[in-house]
Amino acid sequence: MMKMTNNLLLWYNSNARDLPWRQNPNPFYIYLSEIILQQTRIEQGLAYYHRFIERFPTITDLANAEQEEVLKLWQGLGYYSRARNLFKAAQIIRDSNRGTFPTTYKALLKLPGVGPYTAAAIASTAFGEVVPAVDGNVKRVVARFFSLTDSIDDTATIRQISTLLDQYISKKEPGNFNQAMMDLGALICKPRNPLCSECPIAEQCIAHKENRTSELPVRTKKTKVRNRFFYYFVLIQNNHTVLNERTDKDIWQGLYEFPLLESEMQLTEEQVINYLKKHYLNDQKKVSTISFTAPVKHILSHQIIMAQFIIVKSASNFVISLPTPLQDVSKYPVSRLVDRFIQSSGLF
DNA sequence: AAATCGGGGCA
DNA sequence: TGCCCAGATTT
Repeated sequence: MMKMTNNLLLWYNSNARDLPWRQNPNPFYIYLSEIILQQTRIEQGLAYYHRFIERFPTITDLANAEQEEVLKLWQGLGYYSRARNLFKAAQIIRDSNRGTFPTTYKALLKLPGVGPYTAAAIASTAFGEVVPAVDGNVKRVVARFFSLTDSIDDTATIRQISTLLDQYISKKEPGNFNQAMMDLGALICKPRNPLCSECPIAEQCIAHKENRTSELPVRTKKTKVRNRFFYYFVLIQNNHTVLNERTDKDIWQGLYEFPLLESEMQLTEEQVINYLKKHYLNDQKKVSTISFTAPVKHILSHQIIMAQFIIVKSASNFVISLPTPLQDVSKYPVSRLVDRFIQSSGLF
């Protein structure tokens, strides 16, 4: 066994994080945790993991649910295509192979929402297949260990990392090796201020020897931010309000929200009210109150949404149509932005 | 290869 | 603010 491999596994033996899905090798638990943790910190995903396994003890339970319930459980976690693909994959597994989980990297890769990293993580951890799992932590550790100066966002570099790891991964404990690499990246080989003095493989780490850990890894992705202005109409009439499902290929697909006026520029209250009257009010004289909340800034990684909620109340029939009158907004999956308004407004 | 998809934590 | 997090899919 390579010295690096040995040192890493020894370190993992006494420093592994205590994570719930590490306590038993149920493939569904491991799979679920991997999907939840895509681009998500463990501290943030943990509560969702517990919520899901309590409601869906088996993958068949998940497959037999409604997508809406799955999205509701996912609410607030982001990247909602993960939830839709999770649900799809559960149904595929239920309907093929008599509900048994795929056991190989190649077969896992065919599931929607399962890419190279997730397939490798499940195959190695749950089924002992010798295949390296390369996530953000591992890319950072390897880039420093071998002092790779090509961008880790480049697909060629990711292939190179995977090929390098083929020579170091433990043939006997591939799952533990992959888990150890990720724990090392999370606990020791952190993006900023890595704890090299506590690192079990620092002795052979080129970046450490050359004192260049702060320069590595090299990244190239640049995120350009788009500004959007959302004007939500909270139409309240006879204790009903209106929610619409977002179905476009856009943010928050499959989630519900209030009727929306979207603009690339900021609009005046007058413009917004004109739109409101034209589309939703048939007799403006019967409207009792129209109030604007203060603008809410919702910052996302690739766009900034300035949102304003326009609360419209009336006892009479002022709304042209209530396509889907809903009383219990708490039953429907909504974005974090809308949820914050619902929680703080005290209207529902 | 580049764009898109959420949300939170941290320096 | 910018960067990163147990990435995958579409363009």
